[in-house]
Amino acid sequence: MRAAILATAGSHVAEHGAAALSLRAVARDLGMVSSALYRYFPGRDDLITALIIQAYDSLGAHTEVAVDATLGFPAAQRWVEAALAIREWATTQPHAYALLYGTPVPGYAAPDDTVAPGTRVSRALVRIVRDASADDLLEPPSATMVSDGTAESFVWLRGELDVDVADETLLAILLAWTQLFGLLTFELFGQTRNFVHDDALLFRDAAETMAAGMGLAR
Amino acid sequence: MRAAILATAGSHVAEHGAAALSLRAVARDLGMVSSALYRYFPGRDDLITALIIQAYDSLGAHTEVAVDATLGFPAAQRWVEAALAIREWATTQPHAYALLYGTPVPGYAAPDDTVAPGTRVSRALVRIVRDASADDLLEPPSATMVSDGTAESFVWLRGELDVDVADETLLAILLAWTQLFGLLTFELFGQTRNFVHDDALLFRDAAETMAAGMGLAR
DNA sequence: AAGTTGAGAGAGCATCGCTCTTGTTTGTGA
DNA sequence: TCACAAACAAGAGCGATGCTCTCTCAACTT
Repeated sequence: MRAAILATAGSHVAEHGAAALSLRAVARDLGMVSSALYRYFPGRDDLITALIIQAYDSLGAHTEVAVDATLGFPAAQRWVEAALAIREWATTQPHAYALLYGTPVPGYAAPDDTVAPGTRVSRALVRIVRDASADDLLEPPSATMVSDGTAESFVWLRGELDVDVADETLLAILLAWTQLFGLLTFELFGQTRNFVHDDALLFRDAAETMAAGMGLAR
Repeated sequence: MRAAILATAGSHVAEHGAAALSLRAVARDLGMVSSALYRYFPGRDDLITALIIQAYDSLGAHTEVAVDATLGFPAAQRWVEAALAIREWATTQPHAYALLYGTPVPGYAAPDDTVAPGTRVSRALVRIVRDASADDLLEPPSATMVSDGTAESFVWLRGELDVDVADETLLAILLAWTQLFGLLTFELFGQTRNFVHDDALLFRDAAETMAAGMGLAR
């Protein structure tokens, strides 16, 4: 039953966005009455939380597949493929992407349950760098500027992500990460429409540049 | 009257976010009845549009001040200052930032009125590069990868932004632009909380790196 | 003084999330 | 087999929401 509710709620989100998700509409679709849903979900927020986790896992798995499928490829190419996979996932289900990376739902604080699934994508991306580092195919980036304070916080982050790379590389990873999702968010939310004609093309160039910025071998 | 409505609506957004903006609540604050507001705004969407334009103009002006105030400074420093100004604006009014760069309000399509004010920030940032280019203080970036297709679309963009720079620089500008707002969005929407301890510090390092990536002289 | 205009008030419609009570179904232990 | 408890769904209702419609009333114009 929970699964059925989640499924129709998911398709509602896919169609109209999470903010427009209505418990009553979901219930109607299931041939039930809205109050019946409260037996399975304490409230609308919990339904949304479940949907968020579902979406994070979907995106995470999708990314992991792309990363795994390119094992042995040049690191730069792996990064580009992974980036394209993420973009593909996002553009085919923009509302789910907005649910994850858009404005947090008002009055809603994402509980800690969403944290672990949320880091899955990032960890998959980091694996590319880790593999490249293990194979000694990682050039130290030149353009990054790591301050002392940032370097300090990197001690913890290096352990958290399990990548034994230089501070400059770690910063480059963070920047590529925000770059990737920043560009995607801009595209999906319409910010690029005034400046960019072909988003797909720009995205690929951007991904290539990120790979170079991190020092991934081509 | 329109101004009074906009003012209290703006403070409501600042407090609870745009999605939670209620016409009735705004009317209550003004000692009126909700239906009275419809004399001044055709509907909720139009009120939001007005607020968006207001916010874009506020952020645009704020950025322009920062860019103008650093005239004559090294280009890299100007960029960092402008970036910090944008971050300051965003962190002091996160809901307004979310209104501009977050998930578009469901069922709401931003009308063309918002386009011009929306590009103000970007144009202010571009001015830094244009000035550097005019003073011949712009090194061609090495890390960017411009494909043929992207290069083609840059012909138009170069005219639109009025910057006569190399393709590689133009791409670097676009990337820095999305990088800047991508990082900010991640910070404000809570995506960095699992990886980053000090967002302000990272942001500064990121801004420095962007400046280097665009070839801005230090 | 009469007519016109604009602004606000009020009632009402459909919808929302959520709660509480009531009725029904189902499964299980004696 | 029977009885009881737990699970489930329905329905009414509360306080909200955006929005429409009609009505009143004051001010301004002619």
